Amino acid sequence: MQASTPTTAGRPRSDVNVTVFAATLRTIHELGYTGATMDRIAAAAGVAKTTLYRRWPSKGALITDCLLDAFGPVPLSGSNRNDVISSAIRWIADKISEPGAGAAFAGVFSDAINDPALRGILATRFQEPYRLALRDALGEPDDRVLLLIDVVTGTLLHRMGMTGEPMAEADIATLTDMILNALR
Amino acid sequence: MQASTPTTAGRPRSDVNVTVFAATLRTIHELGYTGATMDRIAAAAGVAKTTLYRRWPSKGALITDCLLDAFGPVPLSGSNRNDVISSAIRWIADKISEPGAGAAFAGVFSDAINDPALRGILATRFQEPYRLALRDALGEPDDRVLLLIDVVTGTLLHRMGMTGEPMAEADIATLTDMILNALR
DNA sequence: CCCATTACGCTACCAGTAGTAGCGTAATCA
DNA sequence: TGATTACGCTACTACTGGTAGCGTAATGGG
Repeated sequence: MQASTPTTAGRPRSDVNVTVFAATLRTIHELGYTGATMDRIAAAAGVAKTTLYRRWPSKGALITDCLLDAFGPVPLSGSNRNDVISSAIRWIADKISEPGAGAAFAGVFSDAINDPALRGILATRFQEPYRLALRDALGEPDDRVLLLIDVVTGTLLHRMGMTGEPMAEADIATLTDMILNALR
Repeated sequence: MQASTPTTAGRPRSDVNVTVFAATLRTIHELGYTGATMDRIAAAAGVAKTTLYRRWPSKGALITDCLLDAFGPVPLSGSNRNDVISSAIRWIADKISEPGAGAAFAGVFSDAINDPALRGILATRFQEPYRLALRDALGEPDDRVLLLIDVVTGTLLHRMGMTGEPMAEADIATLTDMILNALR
């Protein structure tokens, strides 16, 4: 019984996804989103560019998967609702602050604005799981959770984009208070 | 006494800036930010592409000026502080909702993330005037005003980018309440 | 052990984009 | 009239995301 791994025939894929993800974030960190071309990412990972396109349909898709791998599921720890929310905000702020992650996120987000296919990937694979997890954990209606995500992520990305640096601790605390008050 | 218009020699520039701005927003509205190439914008304005580059150093600079022209100064009307804030939020939400404006804003913003020159233009010519006007009108410290701008603009742009459509009225009201509570 | 199958690296290629150079010409002022 | 500046036009560069096709390397099954 190996239904989960259908044992495909032929040469198996080399196990380089983690290497590619690391190379992607590193390249973005060093050269920015637009400077991190697919050629350079492939070179940094020690892989042919065609291999990247055999696994991901586009640059945006690769970076979306890279962010999914880097972020993981949202931790919903905390005894009460306020703790859950504030720890989730702290978590995403930390993740966006990691080297390359903020620029990657902002870049793929901006590409998605005029690329419906990528917007679909981003909405389905990225936002949707977090939205559902938060909705179940918080018991808030859908539109409230969506607004929460817009406010937190939008604010963090806007600051990152305008200043080039992640948001300072004090501002994150203010933002958290603002949201806790609103959802009281 | 014509110190303000130094009467430069030679052929004067044709008065096409308003035409170019209109053509820019229209083209972005129809084709999106990336689809609105400089060639297409020039064609839509009935102008040579080289003329665009004689007046603006880059696509981002052109669109920044276009947005400045479309937005104008922030109206600081209202008898009390809450009125000022809520009307300012309503104003920027309306402006971002205008055809092409949201996509233009999000596009130039995203380009700026990895283009320090454009980020300087955007920060200096766009964010700075609004920041100063709001600071004087509200009497809040600098970091508070910056955070206010990040929250409002970031949220609106994130929604616009994720859904492709401007934020609904009810969510804008919720956002406004959240901010008024925080700045109480 | 051999063979179909799939993945890999490599090179070459395409289409499209921002931005530039240079030409002849048109409009303005002194 | 002449210097000066702007315009339209064509052609061009440099670069990017993405594709096609080749020979070759790993697998698993018969």
